[in-house]
Amino acid sequence: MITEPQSAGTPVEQSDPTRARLIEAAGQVFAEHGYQAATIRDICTRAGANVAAVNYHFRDKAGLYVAVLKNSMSASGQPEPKDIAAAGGTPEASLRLMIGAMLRRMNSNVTGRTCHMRIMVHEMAQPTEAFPRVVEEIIGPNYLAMRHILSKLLDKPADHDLTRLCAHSVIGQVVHYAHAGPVIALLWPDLKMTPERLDAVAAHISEFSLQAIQHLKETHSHE
Amino acid sequence: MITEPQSAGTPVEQSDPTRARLIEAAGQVFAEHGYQAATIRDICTRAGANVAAVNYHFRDKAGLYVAVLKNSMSASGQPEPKDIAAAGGTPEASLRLMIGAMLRRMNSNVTGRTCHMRIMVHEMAQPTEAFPRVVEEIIGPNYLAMRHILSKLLDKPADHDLTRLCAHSVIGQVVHYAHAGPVIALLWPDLKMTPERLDAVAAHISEFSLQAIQHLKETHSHE
DNA sequence: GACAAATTCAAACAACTGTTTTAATCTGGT
DNA sequence: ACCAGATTAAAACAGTTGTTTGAATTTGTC
Repeated sequence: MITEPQSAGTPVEQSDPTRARLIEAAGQVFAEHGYQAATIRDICTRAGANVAAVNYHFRDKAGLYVAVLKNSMSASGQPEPKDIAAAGGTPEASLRLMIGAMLRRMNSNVTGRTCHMRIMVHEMAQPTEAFPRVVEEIIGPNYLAMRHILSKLLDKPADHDLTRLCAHSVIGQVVHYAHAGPVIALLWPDLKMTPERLDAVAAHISEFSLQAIQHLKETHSHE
Repeated sequence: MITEPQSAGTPVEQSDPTRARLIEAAGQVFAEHGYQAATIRDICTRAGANVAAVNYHFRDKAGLYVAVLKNSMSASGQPEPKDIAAAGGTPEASLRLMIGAMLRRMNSNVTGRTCHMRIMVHEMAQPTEAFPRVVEEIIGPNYLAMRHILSKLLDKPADHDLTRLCAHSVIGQVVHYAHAGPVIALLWPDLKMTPERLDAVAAHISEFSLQAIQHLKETHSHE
């Protein structure tokens, strides 16, 4: 991040194998062990690079970490959940799409993405200095998109308490399968997260939530 | 745990200040930094003990960790959520009570309890060898109690897929406020987790879930 | 092919980790 | 008061960590 190798005129860091390999390997290791427990020797071994390479390319471990986060934010393999949801349609359909997109994204094993979720789990347990920024830039927009959908469904402002509570109810259900994955695997051994199963879970959460929301709209309609 | 100091006839470890202080301090440090990132020097400093004390009383760091977990399991300040729920009443009332108990328990700042939750968050990010046992002994019983309640509400067996999915929907909502606490604090700064607010959140989750469950019961009644 | 910059490498640095050792101190029973 | 065992204390151990150094090597350019 800090040091910019190659002659200064390079527009993007593309033709740098070790730098890219370092980010790739670091993404895996950070996702697996978290920032603190990850060792740069482990990262460099997987990347086939020397330990001094991280100092040369990223100055230090923290620099490598933010490079991984930046890469994880920009390198979009699939569209963001908020974009999926904003593509028109009824609010009900948008909510279903968004729930499915979030669930797939958090449980997919694509390198640039599942890392993303695993790293967030570690950030939750032990926030680094990059935490507020990640929340603001990655989670914030999706949270806002979710509230806009619920705002239409509930006929309340997006920052109304009921809207926020419902947003957390939906997000809580979705995040739970990624966050408490190890626990669920022990409590419900038969649950294999195949793509079909993922769709079934998404359908359940959608039904569960839409019915609850519809009822809450009626009981809170006169406030 | 392994070594049993004091003359062998001591019934319970009560008159041991340093051992108790060690467990107390370790609970805080483990909850804050997790098992790996916690240092025994930090623990011993807070406990006012020598570093060798952990070796003497618990053999090693892992022994101290399981001692903390055991203490956290046995030392029950408040009744377990599963016991609260099992105390009769309608299934609806039981679910409300259980949601409230879980939410309060996971967000309370009592030493022996909030540690419990914080430690679990760390276990989720980086499971230790004690992880399966903690899941089985602490989470498992409450998960089962929740499924029994939902079984009555849904008129399905406790291990039916729908029952389990609903259990995870409820648990996911509850756990979310404890697990994603740092994120929520940034996304919803106005939310202060006062006891009253906690009750309001519990009421919301209860309403949200009960309505969804009632609807799911109707749509799945002929399976 | 030669030169200068960019990049890689092996080695070492200081700081910190969990653990152990050895001696000193405290404790309760006679 | 004495003594054996329980408990504490200071110091050092071996291992790992992130980081740095300085030389070797590669790379692009004239």
